[in-house]
Amino acid sequence: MHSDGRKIRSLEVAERAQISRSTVSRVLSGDPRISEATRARVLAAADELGYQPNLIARGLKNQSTGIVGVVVTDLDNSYHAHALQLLIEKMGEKRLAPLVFAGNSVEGAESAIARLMSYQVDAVIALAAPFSQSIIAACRTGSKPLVLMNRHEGEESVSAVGGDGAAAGAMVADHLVARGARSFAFFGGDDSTKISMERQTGFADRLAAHSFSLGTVCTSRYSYDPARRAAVSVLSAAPDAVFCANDTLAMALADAARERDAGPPPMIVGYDNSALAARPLYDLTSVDQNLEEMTSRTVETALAMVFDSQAPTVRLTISPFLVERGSTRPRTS
Amino acid sequence: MHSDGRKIRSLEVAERAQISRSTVSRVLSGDPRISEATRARVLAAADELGYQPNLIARGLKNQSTGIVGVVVTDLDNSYHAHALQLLIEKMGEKRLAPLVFAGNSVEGAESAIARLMSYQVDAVIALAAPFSQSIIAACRTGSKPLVLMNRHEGEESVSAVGGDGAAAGAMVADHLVARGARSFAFFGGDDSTKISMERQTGFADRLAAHSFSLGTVCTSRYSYDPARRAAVSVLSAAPDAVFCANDTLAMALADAARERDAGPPPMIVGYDNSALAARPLYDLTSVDQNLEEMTSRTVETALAMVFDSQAPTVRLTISPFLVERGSTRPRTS
DNA sequence: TTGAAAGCGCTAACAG
DNA sequence: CTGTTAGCGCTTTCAA
Repeated sequence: MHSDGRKIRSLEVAERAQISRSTVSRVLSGDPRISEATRARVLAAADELGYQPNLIARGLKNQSTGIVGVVVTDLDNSYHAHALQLLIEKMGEKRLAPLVFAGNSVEGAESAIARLMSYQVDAVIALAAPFSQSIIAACRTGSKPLVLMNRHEGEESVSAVGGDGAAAGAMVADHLVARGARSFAFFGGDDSTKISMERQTGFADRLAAHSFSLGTVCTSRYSYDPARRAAVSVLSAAPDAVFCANDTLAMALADAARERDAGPPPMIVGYDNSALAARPLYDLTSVDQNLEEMTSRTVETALAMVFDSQAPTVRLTISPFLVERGSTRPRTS
Repeated sequence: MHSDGRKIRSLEVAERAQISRSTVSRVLSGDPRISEATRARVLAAADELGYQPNLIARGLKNQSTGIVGVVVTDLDNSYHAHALQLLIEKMGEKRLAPLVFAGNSVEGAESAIARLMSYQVDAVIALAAPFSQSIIAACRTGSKPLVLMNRHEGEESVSAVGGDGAAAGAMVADHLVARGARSFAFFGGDDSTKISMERQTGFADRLAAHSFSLGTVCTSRYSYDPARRAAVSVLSAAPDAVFCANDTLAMALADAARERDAGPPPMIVGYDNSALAARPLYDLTSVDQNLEEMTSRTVETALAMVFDSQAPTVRLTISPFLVERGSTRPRTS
């Protein structure tokens, strides 16, 4: 192992193996028409020198860098943080390198995208809520494959992997009815996208099928403090059960109910099955979006589009499942 | 704006501005010895064509990519997630591109580092607890500048930006004594690094200066469930106040105390001032590490080492501050 | 089965 | 003040 700072180039390997640079390249790319003897010599030489190909040079030559841009907002939201973590892991397995940008503002997002393009990313994965339109536009002009995760922007021209909010809403309705609830509320988020709305209508429709109707519908930003304030109006209607578009909303509601301390709290269902939901204090029934699966498919989709840039756009829907916990235990009031 | 997928190269700009490629390059790099007239022509042409320089090609030529590797573990920990978010933002401001790897296992970390090297990153920032040694070794052989954030591995040869755990411990001791506590416990983490220990000794030493001594010392992994179990032994000693190495530990302790419901809970101080600590339910006094500052300095350090690879290694210590909340309100028992 | 040569898009001597 | 030329490290025709 060379301890001097010098980087080993393919030329060094070639010399040591008494062979040309082209052959080194061919061996490393697994070209079949290379004699076993030389292949072994090259591999040995590369190994002894600790050769690591320069992926920047390769990228320039191949017009393909193996870098994928990832645009994300609001890593303070543990759901986003977890999604990013999984994406990064899956990309590593597929030998893709994630160049990550956290677009806080719109201008930030615009320039972030521009920089991604400058780095010749092979594709872009976006799990950023507010700026999808800019991203879509930028990827179109740059003709880079784009995969939206958990957003459906309506655009048919771009691939998207998302959850099935309507199905989740239906599952929740079934569950709550089975648990004996008779009056229902929905506590939604302020999505610019229609994610929250999809969950709500799925919920309302299935309730209707059970001959119940959705009562109070309340909306809040997704962060805790506003949600806590909005929670009081949800509670004032005293529903048997509340379906929340998000675990943060659900926890704010649970806390508000605990504080009010007026009679038994409603049954509460959250969304995302975050780590906090499982804590005994909340013990919150929650919809799990199956992020594991969702991120896998997202990365696979991106990879497919890298390999074949003519690959058709893909729309995948991942089935959520319900994790039942104490917050929807039948009341013995 | 060209809507055909074709990428604009500097040659196109040169032709449109009736000038050579070199001049285009010079204009874009702000070379002063260019006539105003041509500068304007070039800028106009570049703008009209929507030219974005190919940073991969530039990186190859310049032997400097503007890419910085970021190694992180456990994004499920909101502290890490927030740190990453801030790092990414600050790097963006400095026009650095973060290539992020989440090293889950040691092997993962090893190969992640190798890939970072292959991408010719200009520097590496690590906020990964367990694998610092591999990372240090890899960066040394690759002779890449490395900045450790919030780790002190003892190694003098590598730059590090960290918090002052001892000072924080002292502040907490002062605060708790002032609030009337007379018996004290420490609820620590299982750091392989000595971070938790530093906080503890800072705490114990200052207590001693006040003629108090640290009683129970208990240790747990940093995640909630183990902490919740360990919390009972902390509580069994019935201390007036407990300093926790982490907000997760502190919340587990608070929950355990709430559940026990035997007399008033101890005063509790956490560490990291996470978003959860501020929720009314916990209302947790906590040490704020000043991540804003810490991440800024980390990025600045990395940038300095990129500009001047002979820059001396740096060791910076960021002063924490205490955010006082209800969990240390004087008891009126 | 292998080597020679060209070129990815950019920048930086070195000339003029 | 600007153009010509060479070359970063790699891959890949094209020839042998």
